[in-house]
Amino acid sequence: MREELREDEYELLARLAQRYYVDERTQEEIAREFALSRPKVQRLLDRARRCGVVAIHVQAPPWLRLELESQLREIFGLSDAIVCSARADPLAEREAVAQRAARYLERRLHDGCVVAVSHGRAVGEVPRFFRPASRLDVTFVSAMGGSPGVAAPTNPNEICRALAAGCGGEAVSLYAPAYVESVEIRDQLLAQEAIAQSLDRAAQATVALVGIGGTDDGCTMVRSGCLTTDEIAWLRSQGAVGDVLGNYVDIDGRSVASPHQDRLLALTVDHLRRVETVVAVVSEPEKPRAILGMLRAGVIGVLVVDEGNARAVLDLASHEPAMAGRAGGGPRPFPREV
Amino acid sequence: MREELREDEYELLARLAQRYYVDERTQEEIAREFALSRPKVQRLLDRARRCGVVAIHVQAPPWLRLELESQLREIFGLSDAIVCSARADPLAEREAVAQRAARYLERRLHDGCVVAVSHGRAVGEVPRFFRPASRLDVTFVSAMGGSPGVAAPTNPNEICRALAAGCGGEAVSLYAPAYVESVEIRDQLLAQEAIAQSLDRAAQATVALVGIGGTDDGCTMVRSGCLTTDEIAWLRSQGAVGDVLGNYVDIDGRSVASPHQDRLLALTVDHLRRVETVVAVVSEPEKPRAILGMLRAGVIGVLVVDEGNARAVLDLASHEPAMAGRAGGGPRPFPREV
DNA sequence: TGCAACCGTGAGCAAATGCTCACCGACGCA
DNA sequence: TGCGTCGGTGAGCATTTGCTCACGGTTGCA
Repeated sequence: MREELREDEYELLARLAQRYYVDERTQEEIAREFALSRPKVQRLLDRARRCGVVAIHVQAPPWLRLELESQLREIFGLSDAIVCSARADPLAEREAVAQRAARYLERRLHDGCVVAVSHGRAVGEVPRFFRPASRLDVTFVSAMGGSPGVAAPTNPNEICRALAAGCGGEAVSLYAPAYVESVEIRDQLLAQEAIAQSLDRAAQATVALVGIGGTDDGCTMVRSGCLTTDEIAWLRSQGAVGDVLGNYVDIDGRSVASPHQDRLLALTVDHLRRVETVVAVVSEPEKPRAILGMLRAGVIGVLVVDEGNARAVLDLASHEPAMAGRAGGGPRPFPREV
Repeated sequence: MREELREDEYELLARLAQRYYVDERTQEEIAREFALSRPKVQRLLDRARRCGVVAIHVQAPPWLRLELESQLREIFGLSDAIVCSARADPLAEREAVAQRAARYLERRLHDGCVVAVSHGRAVGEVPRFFRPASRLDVTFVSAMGGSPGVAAPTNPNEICRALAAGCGGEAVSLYAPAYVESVEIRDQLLAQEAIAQSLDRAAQATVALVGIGGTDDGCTMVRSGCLTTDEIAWLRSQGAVGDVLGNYVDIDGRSVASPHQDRLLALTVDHLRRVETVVAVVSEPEKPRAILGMLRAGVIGVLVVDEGNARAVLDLASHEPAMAGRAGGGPRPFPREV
């Protein structure tokens, strides 16, 4: 990499680099000037960069964490990562994350897009900041039923409505609970035309906006009544670290079957895999293991996250390398195929 | 140029620049990522550079004066300029300049080249450092006759011989004095086959290696007996500031007819103009006005010079802008055409 | 001294880049 | 309200760049 240079080599590289980067000559002009072949000039310029003779520095605004973002992208193969700089106030931090997610959607969405939306506290904040410059003909569809046990603004239907209002688009609600008592009832509901259609729309989305849940006793799935504390404890014992839309994974990204799996009305991991861009929005602290598991599951395409979680995830990943066997098959609580 | 940026613009530019320059994505990938058109990405990257969001710094070795070189190139339209950092010892400085000139020749010359060579103290030092890696089939031809009054190593014939020895090439001497008593004698000499042939070869050179003379009483032309102190004083009174091969110019680069003009055996300015690359080597202090005049005359293609002169020339040029009317025609002491 | 492996080289091609141009929509002015 | 102007936009093309590959020269080893 950063091999040593003799004095005259150093001089030549510096001269070439000066001519190319500062004086903006073409490689061919420089080749003629220095009586070298063009490919050789190219190789020398490469070397100049590798050896640090040319330093390209991006003077980023102080609030950006481009380095962290690059690492996340690289390590987990994300198509994008957005890290919000840390703030003292957790509420302000969640707002900041939601705002960046909103900005991302504004530039990502265009007329005709269909967006599947999950529940979640951070996701629930996104609509407040979602104000595209011009009207967008976008359809927001619930990717999960509603839960009476959680505050209205974190319910998918409500989030869809608010997002649609923000851009002049359409909201498609899923008129069903997130969770029912038995498999039979779930199947009856899925047989309903309105419900089946909504879930179908969601499954065909090109973008999904999801939160990542944890496995502590106060996680959203417990608070919303989908799971009992016993059930979440059992999931923890199975190695589960987090979920998206009720689909639990362990720290290595492998699916973990949950007791309520086939009583949920939500998109499955397999549905999500078919979605072009799955945007995960997370800001609560104590989520790094959940995030790491989901990232390893390979479902997430874009991660919008606070600085603390980002650092913690990268730190975890470097200390706990993923095991060989990854995600793959696993149970499919929502059996409809697209 | 360095327009102001809004916060979010700044962020976008920094993100793009990071992706492009640090992560080495293509503009097209970035365009897709950010949902922009490729040309727009390009324009934004341009802006990022203009606004200093990306800083490309060439970490040049401390002994290089790339900035001065660029300025010389730009202002005087040189194809190259090489500036040697200042040294306390004038002798060491001259050697350094000669060494850089030798390096330049080593990379510029290739088999089949013909090099016309003038007299001069700095030029005379070049052969000592001229050691191409491999044998070069190059012909060195005197561009001027010899003068018994000056030390052998600064006579063109001797320089040619030494250069040829350095690379295994050929030396073509001009067996004539630089200067004769009358026009008639000059014409008689020019009628000699040997002399005419040599000068013809010199006129057809692709490279010329010349010194730049001054107009003080101790200049080479006076020391070599070509001019008397009265004559040089008269030239000064006519505005002459310096010469190449006895062709004098004023500070604006216009030719100044000299009393000995048609008694010299040397290439004229018009001959030099037809040479592809005229390399001037100068190191003596007190030469800036001479250099400035010759640069403005537009004869020089490559200037190898010490730092002091380089700075002084640039300084002079910025304080004494050239006048409208430039060089051009003027008298032609050596009437043979190529 | 001969042979083989290797580094460095330049030709040629495919991709990326910079640039020109015609167009569109916003804004200002009548 | 209509018209003209102007900044910004993306299509298309010419140029520049990066890369692959086959070759030659040199070096190390037998």
